[in-house]
Amino acid sequence: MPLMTRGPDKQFDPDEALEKAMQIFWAKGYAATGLAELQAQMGIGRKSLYDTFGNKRQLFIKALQLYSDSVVGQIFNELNKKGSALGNVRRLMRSLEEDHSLPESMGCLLGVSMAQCPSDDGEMAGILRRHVKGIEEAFYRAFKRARDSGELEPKTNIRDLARLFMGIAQGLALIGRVEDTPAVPRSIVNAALAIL
Amino acid sequence: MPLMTRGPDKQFDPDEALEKAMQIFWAKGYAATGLAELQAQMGIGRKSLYDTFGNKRQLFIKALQLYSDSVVGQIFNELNKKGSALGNVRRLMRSLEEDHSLPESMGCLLGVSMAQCPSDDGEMAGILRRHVKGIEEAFYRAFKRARDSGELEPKTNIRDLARLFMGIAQGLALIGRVEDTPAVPRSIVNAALAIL
DNA sequence: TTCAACATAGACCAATTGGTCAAAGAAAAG
DNA sequence: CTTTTCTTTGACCAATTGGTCTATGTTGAA
Repeated sequence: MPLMTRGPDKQFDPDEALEKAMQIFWAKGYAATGLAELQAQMGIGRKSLYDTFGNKRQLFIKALQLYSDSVVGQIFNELNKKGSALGNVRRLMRSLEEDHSLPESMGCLLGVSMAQCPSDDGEMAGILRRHVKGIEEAFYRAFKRARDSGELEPKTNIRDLARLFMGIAQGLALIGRVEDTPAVPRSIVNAALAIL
Repeated sequence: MPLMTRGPDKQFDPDEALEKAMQIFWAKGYAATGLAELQAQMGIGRKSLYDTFGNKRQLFIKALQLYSDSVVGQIFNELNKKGSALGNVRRLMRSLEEDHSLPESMGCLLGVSMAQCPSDDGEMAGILRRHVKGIEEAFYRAFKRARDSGELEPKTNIRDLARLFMGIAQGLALIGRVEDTPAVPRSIVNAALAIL
């Protein structure tokens, strides 16, 4: 009795397909994205999609996870570079400003999804909360290092500050979706950095 | 030949119906809201809906407009009260904090819609931009008054500051949709007011 | 070569989508 | 009363929704 037989490999790269799906969800939102479009852009058949990713919602959740991991990871890396912690924060914020100043900016997939998450979907909400928490934590560590090294006054409430910067980053991304000139993102980051 | 005859009046109040529609769009988003649900919650027939509001998209746009006018108006009023301009800002921010700390908080309809607006819908984008601009302007006037009266240093860039607070308000609303404890909104507003 | 385990393409499905329309009803003017 | 203008009801529509399933490969192991 043969226990270990294998059929042919997939003709597509699941990671690439997921990346494609992520981009459509990002641009159009969950509800407004149809399976037909997903299928077309991912370049795979309906059955392959369901065999590989489960269903539309699970595909979306996998896309959220992929995006969140990537973004939170990048922010952590940026803020953990050696040298001035506040310098890292400044560089990160300027980079976010640049991203969200482009006319074609789509904001942040996770931010976009916060606005669309059904109130009764606990799993989805969990991912969103973890994302928010991850960004907060990245800022927190940076500010802690800044305070320890004397870049911030000892009395600074760095938990509050970290949450504020996380909130500003989310607001920036959201507004970048609708604003087509760089003036507003520019101002927001200017004023945010003036705090430090 | 009778020129001035009139049939029966509508059996429903269009303003109330629009208000109801606004709330559904707010909670679920544009694409995820079906006509059946709108019809049911608004308590009117399909034909009446189309005769009165045009179609789904126009109904949504009217809801956006209604909400934006109301919110921007309230913010203006709050910030224009006599007395300390910075005091008004502080009171407003605390009030926003409270709103978005409730577990059932749905954020801001306009913010939610920024995340869902199709990139090719110019009319919708226009309303969203005007909303953002309105809030910025309300903060700008308050900060101007604060600077003129010596509450802020003369060198303060109040345009940047106004845009930052507008951005913080949007971020706050977005995060309030997903966060169910008051801690994060609390921190954000704490840190924001510490700037002033 | 034969067979089991996979993947593919695409037909197919019931349910729902946004939107329309005809028939019936209600109120005011004649 | 009748007529005219308006509203409401709910049937109806084509198109699309998310999801399933069968038939047809295609591969690797026996």
